[in-house]
Amino acid sequence: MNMPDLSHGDNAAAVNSLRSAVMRLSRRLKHQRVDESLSPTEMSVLGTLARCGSATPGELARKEHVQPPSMTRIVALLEAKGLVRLEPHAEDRRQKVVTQTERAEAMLEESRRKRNAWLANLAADLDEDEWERLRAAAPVLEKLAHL
Amino acid sequence: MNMPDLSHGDNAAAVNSLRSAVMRLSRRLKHQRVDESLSPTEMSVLGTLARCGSATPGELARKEHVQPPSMTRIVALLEAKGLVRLEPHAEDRRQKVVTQTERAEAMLEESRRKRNAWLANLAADLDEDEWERLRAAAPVLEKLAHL
DNA sequence: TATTGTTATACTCTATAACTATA
DNA sequence: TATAGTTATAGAGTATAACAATA
Repeated sequence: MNMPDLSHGDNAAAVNSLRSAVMRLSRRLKHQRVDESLSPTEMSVLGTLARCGSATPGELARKEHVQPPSMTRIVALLEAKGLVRLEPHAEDRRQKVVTQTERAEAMLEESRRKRNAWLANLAADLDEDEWERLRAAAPVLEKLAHL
Repeated sequence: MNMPDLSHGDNAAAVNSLRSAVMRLSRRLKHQRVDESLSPTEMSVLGTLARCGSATPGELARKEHVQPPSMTRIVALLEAKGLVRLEPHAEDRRQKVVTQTERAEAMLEESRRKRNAWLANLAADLDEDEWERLRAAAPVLEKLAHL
């Protein structure tokens, strides 16, 4: 049986902290936008496209853990802002291919700067040991978020 | 290129991972509720009350990073569900004091069990080293969320 | 006058259900 | 029949603005 041992260590306590922190941080991160008209999920989609190159709306919906109609809307908004292009799929005429534009790349860069500035502000109260823990955990959190 | 002073090169990368992971996880955590009628922020308020004993609506709004009218609504919903009590403030008649009920404590316990079960499921793919990183980072994330 | 909390209202994001078009 | 995407609609959660009561 590969049941993870949650009674082992303080995994339960860690889970509690994690959940609480994730919910609070997500609420605050919503306010840290480069462009006020760009929602967190829209940003996240751009990030995914930057990593993956291009994807269909369905793939994006699955990756972002959002329902297909929500992704339809998000992609439409991004297209209206000139941040993605929609092209017909080569083999399947039901599908579409979403690609990010050059403008999206510039906006991601600006976004990184703004988020870093925001966190740098918070980080004034974090010591080097605490940063070390964050750096170590970041890939695990990402893995968790994508599982 | 004047980046904000993050002191270490990969802090920026950690911030990116963190933001992305936090947004995705928060979306998924919304679906992991003990009681479908209890929102993430309501749960968070109960958690805060469990730690702090009692607080005024204004204090809760500040702690949860929510605007006062939102907290008014949340507290009203919690009271309607018998999870908190509202009492007049001893010294200031403008304020109120919010306290959790015994029923709230029982529900928090059940919630812990359910969340642990959900994460235990994900954790099948996390090894002990990864759990270690999460445990180490959990308090830092909480600190960050409250700064 | 300033502050605490509330009421009224509107907005954003997401979901579900039903539809269209391809496969 | 099944799948990809869309349209129409509803709901949850939060915000802003204006107001009431108290300090």
